Amino acid sequence: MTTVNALSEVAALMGDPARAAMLSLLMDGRAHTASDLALAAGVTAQTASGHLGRMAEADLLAVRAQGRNRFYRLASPDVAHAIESLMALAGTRAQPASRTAAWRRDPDLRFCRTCYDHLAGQVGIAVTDSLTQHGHLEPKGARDWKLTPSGELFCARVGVDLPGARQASTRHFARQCLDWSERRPHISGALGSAIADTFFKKGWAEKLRRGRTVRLTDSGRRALSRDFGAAI
Amino acid sequence: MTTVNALSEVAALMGDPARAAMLSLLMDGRAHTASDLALAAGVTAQTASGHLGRMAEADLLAVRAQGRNRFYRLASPDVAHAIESLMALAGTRAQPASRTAAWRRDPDLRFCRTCYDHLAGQVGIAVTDSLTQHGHLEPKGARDWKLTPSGELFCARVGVDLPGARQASTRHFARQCLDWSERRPHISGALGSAIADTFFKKGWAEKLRRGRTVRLTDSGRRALSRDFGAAI
DNA sequence: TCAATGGTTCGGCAGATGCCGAAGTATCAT
DNA sequence: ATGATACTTCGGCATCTGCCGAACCATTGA
Repeated sequence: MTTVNALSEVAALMGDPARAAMLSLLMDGRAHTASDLALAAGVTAQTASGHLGRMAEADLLAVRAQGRNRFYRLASPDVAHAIESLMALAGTRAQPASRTAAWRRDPDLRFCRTCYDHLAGQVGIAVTDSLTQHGHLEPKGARDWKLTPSGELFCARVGVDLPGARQASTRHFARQCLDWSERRPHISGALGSAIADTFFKKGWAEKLRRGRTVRLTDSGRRALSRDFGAAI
Repeated sequence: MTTVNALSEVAALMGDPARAAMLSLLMDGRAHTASDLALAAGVTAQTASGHLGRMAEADLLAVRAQGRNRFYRLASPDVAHAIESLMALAGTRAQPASRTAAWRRDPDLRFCRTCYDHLAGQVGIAVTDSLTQHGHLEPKGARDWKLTPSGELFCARVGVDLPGARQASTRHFARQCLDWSERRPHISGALGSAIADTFFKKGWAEKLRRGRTVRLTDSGRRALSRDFGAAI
């Protein structure tokens, strides 16, 4: 009973078009102002405020007041994961081509994007596949990976901040996240986030100003080939 | 824009309390009848029918008509995954106690009964499992089996009237029939009927005067163990 | 053949909810 | 102070949609 209510309440929150539009925007992992989200959802500020308040109340969103702005972001990686898996479902559905979302066919977005705070798309999958194929990651349970000793060495060599990742003891360390465009799991969790940070810090990848699309730089391509043994 | 619609449409389907209750029940991975799901959701059959139709239309559920029942199940592991990740957001608790019809709990009926003209229940499943595990039956298409050469020999040895079964050219020969109580396919079609006939003719099983319940005799138990290698 | 059962469709009703205009609060700029 | 900006609360309206009664179809069992 309670579990059912919990399921329907959370799903119903995501099930409104305006709120879904806001959540989609927030999937870039950044914090956005209420105005921004109202614009994205195509509703007035009052309406957006109501939606945002409800989602924050339900712990789907976290709020931070800054001056006269209020910044909203996804409350946790779990929220992002749930949204991603719903999107994967939606992608499965056979739809008339004319109604298919333009951005779902966007090749850049399919190639590389942020999924909350880690990498997704072909690049995210390439990184994940490299780690598993070289024995750095091993399946653990139904939805996690385990970092092997060789994986620890690899992270140290490439410059992934493992100690920092381990500090976030509250979140999953090496979580599987279903990629909606590739339809296979990529690495998320603290380790996925640390890997993404490495990509951005070393200039291997850059977030575009708008949207979730990430551009892989030339040095990023070289790093993928040299360090990960991945051909992209 | 359509992407948002896709997300919100899927989420909205899961966001109704009645539909969420149905999905929760279906999370056991088994197929359930529309009546079962209506009961679980606490709504009437008409209302449930509407919900189930919508979820099937959206490819969240798969349907299989079986006699006058319609069995619904989750369309794919991805659906289960999405539901699970939504449940994770609000914390998981115990499942609601399912109220099932009295006859469904009748242990004798669950043990052995006729399903039209063939055997169902634990005995029907035991027979079917024996045939498949010994290589006598092989899957053929989505809803049929194929009798292998070793299966032909086995039938001859046990005394199943194969020529008679083959004469009924109008009906399926070795059909899969979803077992109501075991929720797994058992053998039906002309071959299933011929096998059941053998059970009754040899005194391995007896139909009770009323209802569909079938009693397995002592010699039937021995035959199951000796000829089928099944422990009941 | 006829009744019982499982399931669906249709139509109308009632409650839920999303929407915006108007008004109110807090912060910033001048 | 005064005005502008960002955001929220309130109230009423329109729509949506879930619900059930009634009727209908298909299969089954006798």
